[in-house]
Amino acid sequence: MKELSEHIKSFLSISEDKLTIITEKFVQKNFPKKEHLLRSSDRVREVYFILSGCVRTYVYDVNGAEHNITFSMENWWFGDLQNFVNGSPASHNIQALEDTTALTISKQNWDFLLQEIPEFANYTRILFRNTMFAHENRILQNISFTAEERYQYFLKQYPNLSQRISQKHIASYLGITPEFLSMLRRKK
Amino acid sequence: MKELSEHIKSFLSISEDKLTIITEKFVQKNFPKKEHLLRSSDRVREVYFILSGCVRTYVYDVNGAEHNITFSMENWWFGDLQNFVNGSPASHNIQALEDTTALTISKQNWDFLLQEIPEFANYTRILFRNTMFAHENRILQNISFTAEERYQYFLKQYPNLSQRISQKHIASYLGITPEFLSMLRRKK
DNA sequence: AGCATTTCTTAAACTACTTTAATTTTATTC
DNA sequence: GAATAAAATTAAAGTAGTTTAAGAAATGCT
Repeated sequence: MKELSEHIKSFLSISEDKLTIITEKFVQKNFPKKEHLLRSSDRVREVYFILSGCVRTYVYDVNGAEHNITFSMENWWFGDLQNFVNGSPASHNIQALEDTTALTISKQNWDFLLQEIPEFANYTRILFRNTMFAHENRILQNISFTAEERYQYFLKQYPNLSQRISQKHIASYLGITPEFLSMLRRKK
Repeated sequence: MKELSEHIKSFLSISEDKLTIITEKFVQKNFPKKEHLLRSSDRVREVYFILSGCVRTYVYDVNGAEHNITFSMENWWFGDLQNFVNGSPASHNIQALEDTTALTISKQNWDFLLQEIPEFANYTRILFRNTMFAHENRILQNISFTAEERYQYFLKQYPNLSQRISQKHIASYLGITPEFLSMLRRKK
């Protein structure tokens, strides 16, 4: 649980007592590689703070093809946060790309912490803000960057991840074909 | 103010008294065509509910080129909502594309309504959720649609707007050159 | 109303990216 | 550890989108 405490403290100051109350509400779970943690239209029962491993979040386009929206790795939050909070059905799919260990929290405990610990409410607001910021940044990149520039940015944003996951998943994230990504990599 | 009341009521049920308290906190303002309502790094003093006209929200890329992120028209909210709420400096630029009339609300009054009127807090949560949903949808479109498909979707999402604003702004929103948009339109 | 400026269109040449398909390399499974 | 499946590479041909440039149309300005 230390990782989660550290993550919270990196954004705001909070007493150790309150951190204990928060971390007690989380349960550690393991997901083997390839397992689906969530499929779209499922009820969103929990969200995750990842301790080890990595996952991809993807959606289907109108033709039924998968597109990766985000990857998540150590010390990142992931999950269909919006639909979790709203109690609406999932719009995302989430799949482990490695054997993954994560802390999970139920809606009930989440709501309890929101009410009881103002710092937790603040923290979640920061999480949402960061997500929103990342989304806007990505929209800008998609309309203003070439595939190569997006790939370079990916390498920065997700250090080492390119060695851990398959290139077809990176290509899907970038919105290009695996063949073209392969070509971009050769050029360097 | 009727438009704003109707907009709120379209998402949740609320008493007329509370609606009156809410709408009293808004001030109507006019912005002539071409005027900037916000520039990045400005302090975000207000957000807007638009009664007539339209505006564009744009950002600069690393090369200093402008890219339109959203358009807003009658009965839409706009403004740099995230940075307004957080008190952080603007990351967006906003410019009127037509003579525009909008209701504006200050941070002070916004915070007052959030505290006093639970329905308003709920309403703003819905606004954020919709924005987030729209962003994710746009990311998916950018990585999975062709320019022509994005243009068709734009026409649906912003009915009649294509007759009101210049094509170069639409091209910028779609992430293509005005010349290519012109070609797409001819084809039909 | 008339001149200047901006926007739109067209077309030709170019570049970024896709498709298809065959081959090699890497991972998975029994 | 061999067999099978999945992923990555390469290359050729095709398509989507850009660039440049020049003329036409629309808009803004006094």
